Amino acid sequence: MARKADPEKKNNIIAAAIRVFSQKGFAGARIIDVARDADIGKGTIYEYFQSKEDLFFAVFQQVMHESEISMAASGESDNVSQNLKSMGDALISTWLDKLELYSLVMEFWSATTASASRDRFKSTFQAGYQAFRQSIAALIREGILKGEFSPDCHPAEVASGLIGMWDALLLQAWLDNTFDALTSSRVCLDVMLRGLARQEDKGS
Amino acid sequence: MARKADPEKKNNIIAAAIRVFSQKGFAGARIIDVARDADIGKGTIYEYFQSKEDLFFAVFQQVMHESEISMAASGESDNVSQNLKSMGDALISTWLDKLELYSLVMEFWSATTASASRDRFKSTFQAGYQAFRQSIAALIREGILKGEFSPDCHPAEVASGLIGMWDALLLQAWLDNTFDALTSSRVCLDVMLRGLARQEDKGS
Amino acid sequence: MARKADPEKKNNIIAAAIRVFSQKGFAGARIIDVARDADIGKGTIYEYFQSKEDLFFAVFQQVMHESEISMAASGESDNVSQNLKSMGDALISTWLDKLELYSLVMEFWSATTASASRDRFKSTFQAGYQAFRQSIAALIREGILKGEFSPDCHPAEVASGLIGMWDALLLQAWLDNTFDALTSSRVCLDVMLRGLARQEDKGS
Amino acid sequence: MARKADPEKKNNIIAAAIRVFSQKGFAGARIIDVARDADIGKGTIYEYFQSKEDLFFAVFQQVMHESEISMAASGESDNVSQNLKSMGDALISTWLDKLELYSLVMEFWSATTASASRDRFKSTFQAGYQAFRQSIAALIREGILKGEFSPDCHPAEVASGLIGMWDALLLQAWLDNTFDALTSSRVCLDVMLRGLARQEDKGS
DNA sequence: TATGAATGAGCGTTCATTCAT
DNA sequence: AATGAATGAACGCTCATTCAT
Repeated sequence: MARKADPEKKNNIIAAAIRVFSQKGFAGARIIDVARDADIGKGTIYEYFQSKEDLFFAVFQQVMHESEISMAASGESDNVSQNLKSMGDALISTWLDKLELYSLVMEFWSATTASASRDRFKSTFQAGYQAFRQSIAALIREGILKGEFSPDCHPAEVASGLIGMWDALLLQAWLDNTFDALTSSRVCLDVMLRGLARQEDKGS
Repeated sequence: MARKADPEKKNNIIAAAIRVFSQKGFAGARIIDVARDADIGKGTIYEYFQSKEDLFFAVFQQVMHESEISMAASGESDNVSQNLKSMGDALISTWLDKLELYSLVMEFWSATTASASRDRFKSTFQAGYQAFRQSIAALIREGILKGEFSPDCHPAEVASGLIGMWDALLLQAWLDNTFDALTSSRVCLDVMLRGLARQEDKGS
Repeated sequence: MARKADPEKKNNIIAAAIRVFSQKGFAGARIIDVARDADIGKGTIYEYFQSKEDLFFAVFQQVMHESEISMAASGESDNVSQNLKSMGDALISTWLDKLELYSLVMEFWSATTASASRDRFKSTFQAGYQAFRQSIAALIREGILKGEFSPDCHPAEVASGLIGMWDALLLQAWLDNTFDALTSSRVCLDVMLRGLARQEDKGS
Repeated sequence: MARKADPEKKNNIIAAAIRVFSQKGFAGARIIDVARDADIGKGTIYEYFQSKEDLFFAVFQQVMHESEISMAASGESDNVSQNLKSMGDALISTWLDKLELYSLVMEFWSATTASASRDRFKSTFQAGYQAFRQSIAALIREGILKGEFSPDCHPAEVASGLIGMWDALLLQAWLDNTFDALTSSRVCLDVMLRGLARQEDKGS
């Protein structure tokens, strides 16, 4: 009943749950499915997680965490535009490599509405996006300071929009596996970077 | 003759279902909840819909349909940038007015993964987005022809990114009701329009 | 609500119910199925019958009644063995002609156990068989008086056995449509008649 | 290790189901009734049987099986007539002892028409009767060889009739508990045996 | 009189969770 | 610690019956 400590076994269960939930969704997945995938007994899951929802939340945290790690890894040059391009490419590439997990993201959003513990999901989501947005906004501010970007850019708003763009291109790739998300993300980012760039005479 | 079938009744049920599903999600909503909200008997729902999933799909179609209508209504000036701004404002404003329904969108995405009739959802989603993207891409092409936008813009890719940006800003507003999605969308669109604009000398 | 008098319409409903119940059984048949087969509205059935069970009982009575009629019609020679053969042939032939209705008989027996109004079914069944048995027993007694049959025959018991034999041969034909019930019934009846016959010296 | 699966539990459930189905019929019995009678939880039944129909079929097989066992047990003298008498007595006595289960037989016949898995019932019924008929027919052939019976007997047909007679006498006993099925079966069998016997001069 | 839209009691089945082993 | 047999709350769906028209 109490949470067991063995972290390896716990991670095995989470790994199995990631597979099962991404294929069947939260509602469609049964605990027995996860147990079978993890090659353990049904009751054992309850030694490590209080409930199905708890397990799902652990999956959520794990997936969010992995995303953050892969983002943080993207190298830092001293050219901000270059850094944004690297980050975008890293984000898109990483997710394209495991696109079959993208359905989990939708399950998480759904949980944000429907789950009994929706608040947990909601605040974790917010915190994750918040951190991501702030790091992007910080980059943009850095670009302004360095004179790459126009001083009247709106770092926070643009960061939101940029991240949303990336999200949405992945979503489209997931819906339509012929869609080339990487190229699209590069093109769109180029447009935004041009829009952000310090210019002699601005139109619009 | 029997009690006449109220042609509005089907819509009443859908309206009730929109309310209930948006609050509790698909899995969390019970048929009896919808029936009570619609102030009818449980069995009556099955006179109009084959199953809970069928009802949910009807809700999906209805919400998608309403979105399209509200988009189509946005006026047409002969300035493309202006038109894009109008469309963006219309989209964001319409959804902000009914933000409590935004959770439905997440349920729909979830259904695209997990529902037994996921293909129905998936293809309807794709068709809807496809149409939206094409109308945005057409506008961009028009802007190129009119000399507003640079000839080397990528209409299809940019349309995808732009729509994704809008989606994501709404998502953020839904997660965080202090977020000003309208302002952010305007700022981001300005950046993109500037990036798209025909320019004397292009950097980046 | 009250039973309507129009006997033609009532018979139409019964005829439809015979078809539907024989195909789907009592539990498997829905009132709407009967209504559609009778080409009337669902509510109309309730103008003529109090309930589904009531309708089923009417079907039961009708089928029992038709059986009796077809039996009574079998001609009467003054040779008792001949009469028994005629009756057997008539019974078997009549039922073979409408063997698709034989499943109704099983439904009736089932109703004798399981129906809420099992007593009605049970006593009607008993009465019908009783009458049939008595008429066969009377024939046998006539045969004894006429010297065709041995005086120590047991008319009542033999009548029961004979009728059971006929029933069972029909049942077998229904289970296995390659089974020749008519020939078998003739062969068996011959054996019984030989067993009943007045004999000089009896063995066994 | 988890609670061990009691190997008797499946049989306990079947025993409870025999009681419940024989009293209420298939349609009238609820799973919860069986569970309560077996003194277990409702869900436990579904650990052992896929569905209500599956449970019913298991009951069917069990009852058929028990019948066959009680038949096979009837001793074998070297006098065929004697053997037939023993078998008849055994069959009738066994069933009279558990006449309250006879209603199950009617439910089975009904299932042969109406059940979703009617074919399973039908073919099992046919196989069981087939085997029974063949053993009776074999006995009759043996009687012919031994000179007990007339060479122009029709073993297959007579076997069908004889079994039908027994069935029908049990049915009558079930309908009318004052009916003496054992005596009747003996009388009828005597008549048939006399009809089968090798005779000097045959009439009819 | 005839109808069929509306109803809700009722039941089969699932599956998260428990706990004896 | 690990298990899986047992459990029963929960819910989707059916369909006999009613009654307004």
